[in-house]
Amino acid sequence: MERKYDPEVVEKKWQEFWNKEQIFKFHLDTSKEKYYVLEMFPYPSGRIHMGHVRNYCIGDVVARFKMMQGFNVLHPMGWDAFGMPAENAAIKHGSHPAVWTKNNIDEMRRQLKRMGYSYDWDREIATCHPQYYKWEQWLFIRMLENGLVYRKKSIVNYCEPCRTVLSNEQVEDGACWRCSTPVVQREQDGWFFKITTYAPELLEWCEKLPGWPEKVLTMQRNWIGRSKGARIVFDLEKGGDPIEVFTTRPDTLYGATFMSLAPEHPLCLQLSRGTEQESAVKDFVNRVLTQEWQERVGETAEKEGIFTGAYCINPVTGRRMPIYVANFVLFEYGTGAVMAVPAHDQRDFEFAKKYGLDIVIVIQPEETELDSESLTEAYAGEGRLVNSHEFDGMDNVSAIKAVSEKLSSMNRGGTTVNYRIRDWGISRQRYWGAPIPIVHCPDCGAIPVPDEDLPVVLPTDIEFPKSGRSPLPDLDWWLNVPCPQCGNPAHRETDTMDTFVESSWYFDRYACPRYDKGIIDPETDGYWLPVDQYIGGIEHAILHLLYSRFFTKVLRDMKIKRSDEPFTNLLTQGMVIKDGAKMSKSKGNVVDPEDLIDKYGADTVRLFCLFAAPPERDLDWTSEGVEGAARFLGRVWNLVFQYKDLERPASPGTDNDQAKKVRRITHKTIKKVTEDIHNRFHFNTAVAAIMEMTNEMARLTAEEVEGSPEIAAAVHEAVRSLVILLSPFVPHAAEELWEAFGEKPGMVRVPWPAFNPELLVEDEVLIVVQVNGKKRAEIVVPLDAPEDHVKQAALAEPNVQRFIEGKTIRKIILVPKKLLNVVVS
RNA sequence: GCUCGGAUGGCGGAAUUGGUAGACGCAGUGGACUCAAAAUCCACCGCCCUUACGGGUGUGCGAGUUCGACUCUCGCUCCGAGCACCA
Repeated sequence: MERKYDPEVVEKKWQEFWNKEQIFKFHLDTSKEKYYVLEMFPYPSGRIHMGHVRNYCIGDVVARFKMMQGFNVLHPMGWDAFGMPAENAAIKHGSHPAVWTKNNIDEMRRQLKRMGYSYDWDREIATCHPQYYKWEQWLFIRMLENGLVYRKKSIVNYCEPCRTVLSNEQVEDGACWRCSTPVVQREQDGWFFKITTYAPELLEWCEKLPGWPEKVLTMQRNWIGRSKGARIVFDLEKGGDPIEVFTTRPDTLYGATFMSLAPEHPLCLQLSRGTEQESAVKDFVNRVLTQEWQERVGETAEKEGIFTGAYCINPVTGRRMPIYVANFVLFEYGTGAVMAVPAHDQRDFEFAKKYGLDIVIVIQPEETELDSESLTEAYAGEGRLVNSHEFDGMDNVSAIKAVSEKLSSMNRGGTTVNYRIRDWGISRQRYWGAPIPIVHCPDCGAIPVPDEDLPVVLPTDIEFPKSGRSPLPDLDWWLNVPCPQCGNPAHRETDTMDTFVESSWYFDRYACPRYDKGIIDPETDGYWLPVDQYIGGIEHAILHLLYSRFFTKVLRDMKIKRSDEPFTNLLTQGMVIKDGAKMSKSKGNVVDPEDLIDKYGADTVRLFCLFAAPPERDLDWTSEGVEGAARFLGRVWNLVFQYKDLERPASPGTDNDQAKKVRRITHKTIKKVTEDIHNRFHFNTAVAAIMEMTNEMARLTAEEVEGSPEIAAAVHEAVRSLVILLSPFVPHAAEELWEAFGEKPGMVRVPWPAFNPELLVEDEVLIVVQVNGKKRAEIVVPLDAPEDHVKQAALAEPNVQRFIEGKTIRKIILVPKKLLNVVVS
């Protein structure tokens, strides 16, 4: 009797089996080749969404496929558990972030288990556990000792009502993401990771990551932003520390007529002090600094500035250059000071025009002659130097080097490289994060908490202020501690770390989740790391992926890790789209994965996610498409139950034509599916091939199959293969069908089938016949038919005759086993 | 503005090395089964002409290379993403 496919029963049964048999547990075994497949761990927001489902379906196929290929597979899951939403929920609902987070984790773990993913749940980690962040604190202190952590005052985005610093990502259109109040710039002390130390190496290694999408590498290269240029020192007219600038155009130095400083630059106020410009400069700086960022840098923002009252000296011309404050100069890039060359930089040109500053042309293009009086815009192109003393007549590209060398010999600068990337500010005035393990002592300064006192546990017995402000600074018992160095009263650092810190090394911890002798067990690290395949959304192309690369290099240099890079191969999956837009609550086009599991079962959801589009592209969600996936599973189910009891002879023969055909389809499909998964993760075409094979099998009649032992044997092989090939995609249904064959369950232990190349060879081939490149006929010829025979057969075709009649055959092109083109005129 | 992607039927997509464009699925149309419906099964399904055989045309646009171009080259258009006063 044929059994009905009931996903609910089947899926529960096999999830319990996998759990009981510990089927997804893999241990360090140097005799086996390892494969570490990882999907980006989720933030426990409450419920899984389709983006998670898609991400984890992709990873699960890879993991199961590798398991079946005999690899020792590490496939873990955990929780990026610190962060703002927990605090928001606490404020809104009066819950505790820890409770809220734990409940969400429990709920989402339950949901992920219902999807049947092949995770080793014993390796689960949550970054909010003290056992996890203890090692992060430990690493922070090591980095501090190695000069990779420092404390500085810097200008940050600040939200007044929320009383907290916001990261760039948390600023939306210049306003706080939580209360929509415009963000202000504010000077604040904070801790920084010196990622800039690694900028050159992070950039170099972009060339050594062939397994990463070019798009992501490009974004990282741009973010790191290496520029070659020169450092130039300008002495102040009245003495004191000189001003240094970075420029990519030292060739234009002879045309530098004034100096521009960022309003944040301390020199602005310093230089104007005591001059008649003092109060005007102060007003200007205050105005710009309190401006909203949008207002200052936005499209409509006008270039403006003010004279400081001071001058510096152009080192090569001796020209007295007025020093201006200019709102368009970025304090964070280069040195925060720019030598202004109005003739050859558009911004400087506009500024000079506005304030009546000198414009000196020093580069003349080949075609036209520029004239400073009639110049309407800056000329930034190439040309020959003029007004540049000994460099006159030199082409400007050579002059870049020549002028740099002159500066170097004058001890006034020289060739240098500048990076756009900035050090990573990790201090957050938030509660729900890993405490920074520092005690501030009035006498000793910032002193690290001794290793034996780690972890600095985040207190959970707190009142959450309605304002959204962190409760930590109000927590006297926690705040006030003796200085670890002198023992005098001191107080703890109340800032917590950016949550990106936790996600920068979690993949290392999966290899040794309960290790308590150090941050990373060298033995498991040496075996499992680096991650062979990392899978996640493109939205992490810069931050998370760059930070993780940085951490890996830091840990390597501390001899804690061996790898240079964390992720050998990276797959960035597209978004899940519905009705032309990304699924989101505000758009009201959200599909809840769990509703789908209830209705169709996890296997159908998995199948659709994998079939509808290749992983890197956006996936268009349609309910009709899901129905189609469900229908297909039903067809496979019926097919297997129809043929599962066929006799299975020792080896299926190939004497019978029909049997041979079945075997050919089987082995062609094995080849296609194997290659599609292995070479390019194109699960959509792999599934399509399985569908084609299913359609072919369904075409056979029962009489046909049962009437010949040879065909029966071939069909038996075919349906068994079908189940094996499907198992990474729809593991529950596959296990059930596998069991129906009387086989031992636990399909990830079933070896992935190999195809027999001999069986792929066709007896006859279809040749397309073209006349002048247009298809006119098809002929079927024996595989080994001689060339002449094929040509004759092609020319004999009536429709071919029709088109060559009365014309001269110029050429006949034969592509073996494919195509024949008759060229006539 | 710069950088990187992308554009193929009514829709999602396929064509892996230049060799039958549209695999597979969805939607649609017709049929079988049924009292009927659902489900299932079978057939058709780019556009235009043709009852059919077949022909013309067709992969964003315009050129080019080639016996042959979705694929390669040059020049555009549009869409998406990232960065954006980076000196």
